[in-house]
Amino acid sequence: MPVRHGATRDTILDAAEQLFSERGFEGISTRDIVKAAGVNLGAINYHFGTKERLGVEVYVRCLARVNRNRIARLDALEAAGGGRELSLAQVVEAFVRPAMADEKEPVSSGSNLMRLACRCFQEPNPELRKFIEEQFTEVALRFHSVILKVVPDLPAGELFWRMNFLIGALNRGQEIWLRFDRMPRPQGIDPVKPDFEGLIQRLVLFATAGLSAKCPIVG
Amino acid sequence: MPVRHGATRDTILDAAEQLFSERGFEGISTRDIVKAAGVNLGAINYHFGTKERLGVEVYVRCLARVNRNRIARLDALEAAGGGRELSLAQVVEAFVRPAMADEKEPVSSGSNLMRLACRCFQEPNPELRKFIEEQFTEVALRFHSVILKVVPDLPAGELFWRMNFLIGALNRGQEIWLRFDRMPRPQGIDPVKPDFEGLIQRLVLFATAGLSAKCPIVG
DNA sequence: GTCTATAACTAGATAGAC
DNA sequence: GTCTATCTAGTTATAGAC
Repeated sequence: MPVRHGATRDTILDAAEQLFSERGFEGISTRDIVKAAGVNLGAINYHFGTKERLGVEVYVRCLARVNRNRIARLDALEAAGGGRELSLAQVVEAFVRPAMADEKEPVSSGSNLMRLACRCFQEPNPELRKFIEEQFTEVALRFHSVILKVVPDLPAGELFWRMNFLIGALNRGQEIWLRFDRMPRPQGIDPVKPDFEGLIQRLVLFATAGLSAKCPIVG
Repeated sequence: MPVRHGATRDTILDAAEQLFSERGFEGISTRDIVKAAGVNLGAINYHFGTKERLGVEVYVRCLARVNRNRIARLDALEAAGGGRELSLAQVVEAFVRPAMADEKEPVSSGSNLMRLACRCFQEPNPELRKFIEEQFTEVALRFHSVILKVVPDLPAGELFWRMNFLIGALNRGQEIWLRFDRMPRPQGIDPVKPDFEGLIQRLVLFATAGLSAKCPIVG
């Protein structure tokens, strides 16, 4: 009866995604995962074999979701624009927003995504990292070419680095936003925590300016 | 004979700094550390008591070095300027450069610094995080007020977030730069790896533009 | 497919000789 | 101060009942 094998399987993936996003792959034991998922210890080994393979599946599934969403948003923008050129801010937002929230869950579960996605570059496990980095290729190419069209003066060689600055800013901004209430904040600065949309707006503003900065040495 | 108790102590700290910067606190065992340091297992417990206290010392020592350097650079800039206003790019560079390299070791050991410093916000260990976040206070206040002077239109509430975007960009840029040769790079983009100075210049350019972006809604 | 029990190993920490 | 030997607990992974 092949109904949908894998209710527990998905439960495990969801729990692991949550936990890994908070404490990283190394910081979480398989026992933590099965406890959170409410399943037994053997289930992980049955469904995934090893902890490492579970890790890969979690990361890949998460990144695939984010990147699918990014492409879809870009497609929608281009379709709506009907040949007219997009604004850089629109493109940046299409890149940023799916990493911070998905459709259903604006913050809670959605916010796992980019924490995971960015944390992957700090994951010590080489197997894990290899799989994850490959997930970036399609999206990178797509956004790369769009942005080069929208920021015509930008040398192609510069964009790679600026995109990575953007990704870092996105990751950090989100991390701080999520941790804001539990964080010791320096006295005399008293920053305000914007709502979720405010955070995205601020990031888009910052990154748009950074991406379109004029290069002092032009070839 | 109180010559300088703690040659091995420093050896352990150095080895731990290197390893933590690569794989995080959770990713490294005490056995990894003593092996790299060439000392015996008991030494960690003798000098630091627990792994956690060793972790705190490593992080605090590292951040203190970076932040001391930042303050010193800012002081030097202000002294050299003699009352004249600094450029934003100068201030950003004073913030960025010490995180990427210190005087003696431009890349290798210096590059541990910010990896560590940024990773700390992803450290699951609450004790560790608490100590580390406190280290930011002095530097945050100092740069905050200088930047507000240099970018007069910027509302104070915005700067906190932009500084965090900068820190994220810095962290990510450095991480990618360090990993560049071992990284799978998307075909068709073929990014160029700049030298170390080039990386700093690019980051300063990006962040300067981002920090001085005009706020659409001005109060 | 699910669970329990347990094996095989690695972790952090300690005791005590030198 | 340094090292070896060892303890205890927690880890991943597996074997085998249901």
